[in-house]
Amino acid sequence: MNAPFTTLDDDTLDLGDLPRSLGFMLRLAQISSFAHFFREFADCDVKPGEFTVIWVIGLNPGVKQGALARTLHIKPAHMTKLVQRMVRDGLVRREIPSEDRRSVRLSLTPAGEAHLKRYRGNFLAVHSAERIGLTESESRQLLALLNKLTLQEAPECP
Amino acid sequence: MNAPFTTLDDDTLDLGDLPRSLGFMLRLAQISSFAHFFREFADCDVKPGEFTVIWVIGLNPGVKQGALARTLHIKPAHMTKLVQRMVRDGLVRREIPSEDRRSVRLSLTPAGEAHLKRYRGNFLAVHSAERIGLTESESRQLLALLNKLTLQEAPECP
DNA sequence: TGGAAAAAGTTTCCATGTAAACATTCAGCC
DNA sequence: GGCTGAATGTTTACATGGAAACTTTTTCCA
Repeated sequence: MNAPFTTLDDDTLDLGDLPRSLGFMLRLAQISSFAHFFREFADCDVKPGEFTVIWVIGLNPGVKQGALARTLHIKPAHMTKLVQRMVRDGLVRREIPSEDRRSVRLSLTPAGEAHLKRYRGNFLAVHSAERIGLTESESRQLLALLNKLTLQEAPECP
Repeated sequence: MNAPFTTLDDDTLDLGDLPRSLGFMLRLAQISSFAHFFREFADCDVKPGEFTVIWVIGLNPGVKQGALARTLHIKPAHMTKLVQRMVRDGLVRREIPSEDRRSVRLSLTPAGEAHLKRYRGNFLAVHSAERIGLTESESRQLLALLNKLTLQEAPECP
């Protein structure tokens, strides 16, 4: 009776109900998703957050920095740094509009447009159904559920 | 013709296909999930990662630190810091087994057990279906899809 | 056996992201 | 007009998490 109950195999752990915890599974899924992303963009130094920002600026030229931050759930302090880097890299243009000199309006430079055009396809393909081992229908379902989950959130409680 | 196409409303942005990007939606979902978590544990200072670690140690007393890290996809360097903090807080016990003095085996102290018992219910309840605005069936489906997604991952490519 | 290679953690340094205090500018009211 | 308060970003200081180099111990094999 000296054999311990647990840890018969040192590497097979009992997780209990953890795989039924949404928070835990979301974390694992995101790690997995990041792995896919960085496999696709192994050589070039494209980062998910940065590319998302460029994407949205491209679709909304002249967007206000704050609106962008709120929409993508990026904190203002962080957005400032992201924008500074992208401006430094010549991808984004900052403009202080005379109508409200507190705010900052963002648009893509030609280099930014080129960057977006170049990687747009890869970005969309990264999480295509077959790439992640789901059927087309499962993938749609998953996206629908995640959308619903996200929209439940209270919008900007102050 | 001086009215711009986009940005008619400064705060309503066109996201294009972004809501159909799994990576993006996973990020939003996790942010939403964190918000739920921290609303539940507003006063007490329970953190998701830390509690998960305590949970698994509780289920697998004597688990090796490395096995824990691999299972939860926490990097060894980070795990070291987590464990140091939990030991400092008196929740976890570290033990160097004489059979392999490189490794570290972890178990809960009585205080750790008490902590686990005390918050276990809340932890499970945080993401119950009705809390997150999904039906019971949707919640099950979502978890199943996330599980499938995660399991597709190549196991520990060296 | 004894020396090279692997395994397990730790340390150090860095990137990412947040919170709190701080300008600056605008809006509204007296 | 001029002051108060809100809105918008920025700065600073800190927390979180990861990569790479390092230490110690074990394994393996010549």
